[in-house]
Amino acid sequence: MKKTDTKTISDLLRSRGISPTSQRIKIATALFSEMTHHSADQILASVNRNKAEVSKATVYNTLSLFLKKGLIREVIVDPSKILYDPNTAEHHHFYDVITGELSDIDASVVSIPKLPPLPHNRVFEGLDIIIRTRPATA
Amino acid sequence: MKKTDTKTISDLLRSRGISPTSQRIKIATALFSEMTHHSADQILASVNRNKAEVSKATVYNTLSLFLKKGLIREVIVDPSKILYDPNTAEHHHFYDVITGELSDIDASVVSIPKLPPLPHNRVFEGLDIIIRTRPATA
DNA sequence: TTCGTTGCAAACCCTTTGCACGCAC
DNA sequence: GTGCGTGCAAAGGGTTTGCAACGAA
Repeated sequence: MKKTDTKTISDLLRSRGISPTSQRIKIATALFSEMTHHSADQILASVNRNKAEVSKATVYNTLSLFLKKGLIREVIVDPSKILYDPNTAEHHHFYDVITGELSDIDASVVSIPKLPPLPHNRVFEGLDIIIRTRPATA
Repeated sequence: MKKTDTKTISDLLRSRGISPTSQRIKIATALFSEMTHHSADQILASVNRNKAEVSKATVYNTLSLFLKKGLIREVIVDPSKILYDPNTAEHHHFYDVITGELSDIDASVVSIPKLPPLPHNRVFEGLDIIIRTRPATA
């Protein structure tokens, strides 16, 4: 099972043109083992939970690489840190401004009927919809 | 004209429960003189263009105060800096991921037919829609 | 050998904080 | 005098960079 997972992850990396080094596999495994949102710091901690295996610089480098290769997505909601999202399917987010919790919204639920025309000389890159919330009793 | 503007700004601040000190008036003037998006740094530079008049700490303090009082809005799109938006009417944004340029989209153009139900024990805080773009020729 | 990858530490940048001074009521 | 507002400098925290060491082809 673990072996299969690892193999799958290697293949995933290779399929995106990323040579699967052991550090990259560890980082990818951490990202994809739970389909939640992670900060660079969480990945770093998660990968080095038992013993130090990957350095901070490598985590940042690798996340940037995965991002560039379209393996993960960046979610910019918290001014103090970037979150990475292993779910690259079209979807959007609830963001709790107090707790920092982020949860998914299926794209079909909030689809916009028509996108406005883009500014001149610009091409579409992505659409982010963020619904900011706060705890009810606060 | 200038006098009138200043008076209007003072009243605006007062109407939000903010005592209009000279620094706050300068910062508010910088924010509202052009209805574009500003970073804390731009405000700092703009206010001190001719001679140093407001310190960095005061700019940050004042922007936070204005934000809390609902005079301006925060726009979180660029991982490296927070932008402040003097337009508090409902609207959304185009964001150029290369140049960092931000431009407005009128709310009516992209309104979402139905908001998804909020997670349990959460209340609505705000809705941000960001259409990320890049220059066409890049 | 060669080039891509990693690690460590320092550098960076935006933002926040601590604390003393100054002004208004 | 009391309290809020301001300024300066330093600290803080996430992210990036420079460079040497390493490892696979």
